[in-house]
Amino acid sequence: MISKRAPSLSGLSLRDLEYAAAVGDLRHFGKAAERCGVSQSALSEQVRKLEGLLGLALFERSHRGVVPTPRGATLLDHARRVLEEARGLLELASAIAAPLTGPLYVGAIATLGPYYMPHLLRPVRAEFTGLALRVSEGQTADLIESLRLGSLDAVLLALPPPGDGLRAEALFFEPFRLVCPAEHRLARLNHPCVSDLAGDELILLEEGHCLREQALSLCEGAETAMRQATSVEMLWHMIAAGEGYSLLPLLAVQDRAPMGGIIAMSDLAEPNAGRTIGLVWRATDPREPEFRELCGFLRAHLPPGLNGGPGQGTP
Amino acid sequence: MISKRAPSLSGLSLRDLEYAAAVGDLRHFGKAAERCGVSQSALSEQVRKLEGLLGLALFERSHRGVVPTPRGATLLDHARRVLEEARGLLELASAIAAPLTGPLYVGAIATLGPYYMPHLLRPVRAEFTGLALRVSEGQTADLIESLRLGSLDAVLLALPPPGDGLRAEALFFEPFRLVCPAEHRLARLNHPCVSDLAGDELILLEEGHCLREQALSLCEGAETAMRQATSVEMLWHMIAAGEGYSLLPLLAVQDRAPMGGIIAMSDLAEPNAGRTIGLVWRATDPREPEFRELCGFLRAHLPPGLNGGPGQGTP
DNA sequence: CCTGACTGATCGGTGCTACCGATGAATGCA
DNA sequence: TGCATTCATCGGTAGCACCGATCAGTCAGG
Repeated sequence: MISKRAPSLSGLSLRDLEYAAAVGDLRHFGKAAERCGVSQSALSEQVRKLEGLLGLALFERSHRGVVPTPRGATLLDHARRVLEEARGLLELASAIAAPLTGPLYVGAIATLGPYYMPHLLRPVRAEFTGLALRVSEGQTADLIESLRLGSLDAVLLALPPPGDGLRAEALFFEPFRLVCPAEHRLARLNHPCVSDLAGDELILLEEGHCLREQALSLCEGAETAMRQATSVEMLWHMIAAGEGYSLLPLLAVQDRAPMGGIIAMSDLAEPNAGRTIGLVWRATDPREPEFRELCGFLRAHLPPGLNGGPGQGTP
Repeated sequence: MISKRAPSLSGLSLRDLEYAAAVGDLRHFGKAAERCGVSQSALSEQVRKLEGLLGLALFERSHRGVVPTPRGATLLDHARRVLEEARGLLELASAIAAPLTGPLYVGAIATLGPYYMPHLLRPVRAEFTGLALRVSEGQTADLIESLRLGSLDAVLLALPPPGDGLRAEALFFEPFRLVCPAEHRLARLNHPCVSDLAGDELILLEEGHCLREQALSLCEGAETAMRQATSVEMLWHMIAAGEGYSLLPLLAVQDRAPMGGIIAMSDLAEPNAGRTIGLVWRATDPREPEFRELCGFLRAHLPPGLNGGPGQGTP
C-alpha cells in the first residue's frame, strides 16, 4: 500500500478561512468584509473560491441573511481551530522573538569558567530576565566541536578562536600572574619578567589546556621534562607544596587567600603577558546581534581588577 | 481593560509554513523547494518573508546545510500543528463533500409519511450508504415553517408548495380512492365519479390536513356540518363503523386488509382525482443538485401500484 | 401594485506579489 | 587553486486578490 502522502494544501489560505469564519460569525457578507478590512466583492469571491476548493457549499445564501449549511458548520468549526493554531503561532513567535531570551548554552574553558562565571551570572540574570544561561566547561577543542555541532551556542575562550566559520568578540584582557612559593627566589623579584621563568621548576597544565600553550609561548626554552597538573586547583596546591611555580590567569588567582603566606603572587613586567578572553559563536548563527549585545554588557560589567587592556578587535 | 482582539494573521500563509516545514525536515533549501514544487529562489524568498513576519530567524544557514535555530525549532513544531489542522480540514471536507451523505432531515405530511416512508427507507439506505435520513411527520404548514427555519432540510408534501422561496420536484401522482362501508350505496357503483360524493356522509380530516382541502375541492357542494377525523386511522375506523365514507390517498389504503369485508374501496372515474407528491426544499439551499438526484432515485423506486401519472413538472 | 432599500453575485480594471531563471557570493573539496 | 555546492539576490512576468461599479433578486412600505 502506498504510504499516505501529506496532501499539499493547494490553494488553501488562512485569509480565506478567516473570511469564511467571519461570515459564519456575522452571517452577513458585508459586515464580514468590513471586519476583515476588504470589500464585499473581494470577500464574496474568496469565500466562493474556498467553497470550490472544499468541494461543497459552506453557506446557504438568501437575501435575509446567510446561514451555514450543516456541513459548512462542521467545516467552519474545524477552520476556526486552524485559525486558532495559526494565531497561537504568531503569539508564540512574538513571545520568544525578544532578543536574549530563552535558553542559551554557553561553554567556557576550564581555566576561566569557574573564576569568571561567578562574576557574570548575577548581573546577566538581572539585566536579561528571560535569558536562561546554561554554562558548561571544557577544553578549547571540545568546546569548539560542541559549538560547531550546535550543542553549544557560544563559547568563552582565549582569542583568537581556532578554525574557520566562527565569529568572536573580545571581552577583556586577562593578564597572567606569577605564582610561586613564598620562599622561592622569584618571589623576591619586584616585577619579574618572562625571561626569568625559564627552568625546570615551571609547572604546566596537561595537554589540551590552552593555558599550557600560552605559558609555553611566553617562557621560551622550557619545553621538556616539566611537571604537569591536571587542573588549576591541583597546580595551586603543587606550588603551595613547593614543587615549582607557574603562570596563572588573574581571575583564577586574585580572589585566593595566599595559603597562610606560603604562596607569593606578583605581576609580570610585561603588560601584555596574558590572554584576551572573548565570546565565540558560529559565523552562521543569526543571533549575532544578540551575542554582540551580550558582549557589550559583559564588557561593561567586568570583574574588579580587569579592564579592556591589550588585544581588542573582532577577528 | 480592552478585550483581547484576535490579531489578524496579516500576511501569514499556509504555503509559507509549508515551505518552512519542508526546510526544517530536509535541512536543504533546494530539496525543500523540489518537494514543494517551486523554485529554490521562490522558496528562499518566502521563508525569508516568513522570518520577517515572525520577527526572528527560523534557520541558521550555512553552506553545508541548514539547521533550525532553537526558537525556530519551537516555531516549526507549532507550524506543523497548524499544517496538520489545515490538512485535517481538507480531509474532513473531502470526507463529507460526497453528495447525499450525512444527516438529512426530511419531513412528510401525516397522510403520506406513515404509508410512503416504509417503501422508501430501505432502498434509500441501500443506495445512499452514508446518508442518514431523519424523518418526521406533521401538517403542511408546520413542515414548511420548520423547513424555512432550517430544522428540516426537505419536505414531502402535495404540490404545489405554499409560499415563496421554495423549490420542488414532483415524485409521483397519488390517486384518491373512495372508501366506504361495504353495504353503502356507493359501494355498488363500478367507477364512482366525484359528483356522486356530495352529501353529509362525507368524513374529512380536521383542519390543517391538506388532504381535507384536496377532498373538499373535489366534492363541491359539501362544506358544512360534516363529520371530522383526527387521523387517517381514525377515519378508517369511522368508515368501518358505518359512519360515512371518504376519499383517501392510495398509499394510505392499498395495503390494508378490508376489515373482514365490511369496507369497500374503489377507484374514481376521474383519473386525475388525486394529488401530486413532491419533494420541497428552500430555493436557497445549495444542496439542490443532491435533492434532485434523490428525487430521481425515488421516482425510479416508487411503491408498487404507482406511476408518474398526471402532474409532472417542477413548479 | 409599485418603489426604494438591502442583499449577495458579477464584471472589467489594476496593482501587488509570488514566482521563475539567471546570476552572485561564500564555502568546502579535490 | 579550480570546481562544485549552497543559499541569496535581481529583473521580469504572470497570476490573482482586490476594488468600484453594477446587476439581480427579495422585502417592506406607501
